Amino acid sequence: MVVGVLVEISNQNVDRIFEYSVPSSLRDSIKIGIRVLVPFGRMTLEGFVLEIKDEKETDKELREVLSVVDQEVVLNQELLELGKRMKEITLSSLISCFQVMLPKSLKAKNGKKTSIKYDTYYQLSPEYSEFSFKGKQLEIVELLKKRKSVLRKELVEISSSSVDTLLKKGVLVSFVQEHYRKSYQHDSGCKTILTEEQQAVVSKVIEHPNQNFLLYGVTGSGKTEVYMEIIDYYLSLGKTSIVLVPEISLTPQMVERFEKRFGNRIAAIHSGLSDGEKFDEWRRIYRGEASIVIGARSAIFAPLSNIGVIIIDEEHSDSYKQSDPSPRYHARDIAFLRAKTHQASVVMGSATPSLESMARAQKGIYTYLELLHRVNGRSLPKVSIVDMNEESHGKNRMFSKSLLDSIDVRLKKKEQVILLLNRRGYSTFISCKNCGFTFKCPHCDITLTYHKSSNTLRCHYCGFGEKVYDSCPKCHEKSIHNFGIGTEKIEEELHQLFPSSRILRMDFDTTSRKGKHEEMISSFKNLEYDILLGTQMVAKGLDFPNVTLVGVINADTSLNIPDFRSSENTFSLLNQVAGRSGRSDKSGEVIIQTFNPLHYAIHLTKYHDYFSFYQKEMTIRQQLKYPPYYYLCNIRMSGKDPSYLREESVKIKNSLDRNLDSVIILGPSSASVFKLNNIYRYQILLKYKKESIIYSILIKIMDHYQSNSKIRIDIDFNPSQML
DNA sequence: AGCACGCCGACT
DNA sequence: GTCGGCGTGCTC
Repeated sequence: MVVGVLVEISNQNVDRIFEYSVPSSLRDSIKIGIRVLVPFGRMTLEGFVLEIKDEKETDKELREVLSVVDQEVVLNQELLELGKRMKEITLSSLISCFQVMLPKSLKAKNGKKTSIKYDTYYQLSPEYSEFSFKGKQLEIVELLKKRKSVLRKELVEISSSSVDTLLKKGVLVSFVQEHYRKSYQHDSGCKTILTEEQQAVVSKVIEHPNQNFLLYGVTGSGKTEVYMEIIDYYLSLGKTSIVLVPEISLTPQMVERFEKRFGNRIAAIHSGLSDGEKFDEWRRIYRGEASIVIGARSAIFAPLSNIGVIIIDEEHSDSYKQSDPSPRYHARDIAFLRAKTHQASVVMGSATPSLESMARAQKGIYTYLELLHRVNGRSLPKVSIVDMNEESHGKNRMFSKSLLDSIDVRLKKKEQVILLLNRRGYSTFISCKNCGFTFKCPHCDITLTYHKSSNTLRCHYCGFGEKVYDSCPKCHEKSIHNFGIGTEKIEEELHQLFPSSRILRMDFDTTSRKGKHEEMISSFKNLEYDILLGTQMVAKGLDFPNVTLVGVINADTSLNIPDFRSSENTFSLLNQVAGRSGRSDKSGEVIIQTFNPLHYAIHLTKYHDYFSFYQKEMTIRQQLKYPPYYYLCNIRMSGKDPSYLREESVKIKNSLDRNLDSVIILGPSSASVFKLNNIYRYQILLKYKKESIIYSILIKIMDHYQSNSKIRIDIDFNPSQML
């Protein structure tokens, strides 16, 4: 017996199958997808068994498999196939594709293995009737008669010495059972009655199995209820479900809603769990003890069988794209692959669908569904836009009079206020403090990034660069600034302006400790604070019935991120945060402060007008050849020697030029952070219409540099950002 | 990833 | 003459 093993080293050079012979003692436990320990060079490594065969193919002498790591297969046939497909579409190593599917504690890295926890239980032995008991012993025996088996811990609490005596006598027999670190309540069958609109969406989905749906639903339209109803339907068919949620909105409240309805049939995987808890959840799923998996991006790999539906909530969220460590995959793409093998449906929901998805819905690739009304007939909040060019000249640079007045009114009414500080990308660009002017690339319409070392502004899409002016080309004031205000500063100011109000600041600094985020949300919900001031994290999915005013302090910062999606992201963020206002019977209000009141991403927020935004943005994308009209692929070259890197980058570009017609090739340009930990980075951006044509040349380039330690090539298809 | 092999500079 | 620099190559 010979096995083909993929070892757990993420390196292109060993990302292939090595053959080992299997000693007869291990033959019965070897299966495809199981992990084994093998000798590799002078090392001993873990690896996955990918092949089992009778004869070796190599002419070398085989070494023997040392042992089997798990009792059970960790990657089933479906996930093994999926990994191979992922390698093809992301051009990353096969081993990294498998590793990303498994919980951390099942990876060879870090050595530590999270162990399975056991509980000891006791039962009465058949001989117990031969004895007579009194006192504590009787109490224990009576309890066991009633409940058959009882946790050791519970009996010891009655009397540990009596337990010992009973054990010695042979009255008690013990057994162990696996203990899951996390437990769920039994479902209370908690259901709400759907509106007609919601019901129509549910019906459409369940009447058309094995399809992909895009659900456009305004904020507060009850998408979660729709998801749960669909899941319930598939549950009744004996099928399982995956619910993907951005990590930031995977709050305990969200999990609780599912738990209330589905009880311990759910498994929730989120960053709040310890490695041990994640490991336990994974095993519950694997064993079929959980039928509904809720989690962030990587939950798409949940080892469920018989999947009926995959839900992707907040479909537009860039957190579904893994961009940093390879494999650079999009959970949506994986969802389609899994749905295909399971003949399942995919339901993608959003109040601001990504342009890619909406375009596909319009083409009929996805079935389009909509929820245009808030549940219980609430209307969307009234949005007003404040032009900070006019309002910011007074003493207060941060707050307009209208916003301050409104806060005052709400506080007097004992209603709550959310203030959003849009901090995304605030330090990478330069703007005029006087008029809000920002520098853009004449070729790419991308905000230029400030490079401190050379005191230049650069476009990291095409490499365009220019010197920094000290006066503003628009208003000619000498007020060009590195933009940025912190939440602390605003909190200070608010304290002075509203001394009696209770302010809760929520940002990366105050929520970094575990459980803090959750604690803050519930204390705000319990009316312990009047104003919630925070970054992005206050915008997503939260439901505070007493909030009637949402203020956006600086809508512009995300507009200036050097990314072609900056308008889309801004519109989406503003729309999301606006949706936090007026969710109960009190009507809500939203005030957006901006230097760009006429920018479509901002002024269309006023009318909650996704479709006009979509149309306008599509026109721009078409003109500038961005997605969804073109695909993008970013090739990053990195290494220690900048001049060598530059030379090779140009060679790569030339070879691409020679081999690719009808592909737009931009660069090489220096990455926005050119030097990082003494590693220099260049990038080449490809824009193309047909997916298939670029793979073969990219594979050739990667192979060519595979064993070159001076240069490293990373490829990112459909990059979510290129910073 | 590790580790050996191998081919050129300053030293017991 | 030798020790050791890290570029190159290999691991079933």
